[in-house]
Amino acid sequence: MTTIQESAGRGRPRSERAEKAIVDATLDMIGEGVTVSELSIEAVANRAGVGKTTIYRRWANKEDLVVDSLATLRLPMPEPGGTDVRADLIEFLKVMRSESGELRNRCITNIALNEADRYPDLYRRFRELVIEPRREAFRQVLRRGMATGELRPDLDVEVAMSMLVGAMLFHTKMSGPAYPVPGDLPERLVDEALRGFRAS
Amino acid sequence: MTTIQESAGRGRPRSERAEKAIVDATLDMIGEGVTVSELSIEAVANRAGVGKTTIYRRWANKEDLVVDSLATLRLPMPEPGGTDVRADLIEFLKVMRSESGELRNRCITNIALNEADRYPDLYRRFRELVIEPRREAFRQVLRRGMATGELRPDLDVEVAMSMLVGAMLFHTKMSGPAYPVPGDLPERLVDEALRGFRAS
DNA sequence: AGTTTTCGAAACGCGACCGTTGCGTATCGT
DNA sequence: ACGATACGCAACGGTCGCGTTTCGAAAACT
Repeated sequence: MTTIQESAGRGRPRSERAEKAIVDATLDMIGEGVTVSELSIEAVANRAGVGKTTIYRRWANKEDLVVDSLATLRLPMPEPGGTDVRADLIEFLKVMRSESGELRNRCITNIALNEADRYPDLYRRFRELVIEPRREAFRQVLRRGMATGELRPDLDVEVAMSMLVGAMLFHTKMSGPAYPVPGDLPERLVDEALRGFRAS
Repeated sequence: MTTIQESAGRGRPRSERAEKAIVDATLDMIGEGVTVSELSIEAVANRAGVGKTTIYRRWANKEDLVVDSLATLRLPMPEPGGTDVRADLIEFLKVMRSESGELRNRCITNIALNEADRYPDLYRRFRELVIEPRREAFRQVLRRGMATGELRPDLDVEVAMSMLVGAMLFHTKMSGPAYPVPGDLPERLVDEALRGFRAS
């Protein structure tokens, strides 16, 4: 937690409503595609209906605010059922697809894809907190499939993962009102990929 | 061309050196990861060793400058040999990989991935000029493979393309000093994908 | 009741960049 | 030579966001 040390509970306590409004405003704007460098404390304060003082009392700078806000995100972590590989992979990609639609969940890709260069510290924390756990879960699905014999024993796990995840990100990133993501894309991707992944 | 109408050749002609320096500075900064919204005319002028006047005399605003600068990019357009699908696909992905390394060529992905939301007009032109021709060339490689019988006749071209291109972008975007792109990634990707793509 | 802390609001001085203008110089056509 | 235009440079007034300070009111504690 990078929040500034709060003082002893002498006087008026800090408003939880204000804090939530600040974090919500921050996440909403990031989800809408506002870059961290474009994100201004003033805009957050206005959007949250809060004085700038109330923000600076809690966070030392913009990056700390963003880090803490992102940490409060409870993002949908796919829980693969484990019955068969195809279902697990499709479930995983479907969660990714839903993330492209909902405002809050767009924070993931927006941060992961846009801020790596400029805010390496933020990116590193986000990578450890959000990205790596998901990549590891994805790898586990593939490895379990290899263990059960569903997938080839010599499958290149990293390559296979990047093919599926990359294709999904490719579509969601390019998507928009003009280029929507097909609803059946996860199935089509997984079925096409599994033709080569499956054990013969 | 969005350049401001130049006057008749009465007085001193405009300096080609200055113009090239401006465009070079613009492209360099975009390649380095500077967002269009972050790109300031002042910074371009300083970097190019040029007065702001010299820029404003040629372009009405920042977006026009960026559009014209990008239009001068003569980017490597893969020319698939057409002998076999595997070689063509690998060639294509290798060009993409080289684009991740060289400064100038990073403009492609930086514009394509980061500016779609905020500069739809710029993105549309860039898409028509750069992205779509490459996608079409990629589709042609796959379609030719289907015609010659190398690939399955029922291959889902769009899905196949997004798997390969998406995986490549996924790696190049995530790449950096800490996470370099493996040199043999194109081969590994294509070989893994072709297992499912090939006709039996 | 009195103390302490937080609240939202407003204003501060600072710096970055905007797009424009004027300056003195340089380089073209006539 | 001379007029026209472009050059780099510096300054303009204006906007925005920074991080800080001050203010009166509100909300907890002793």
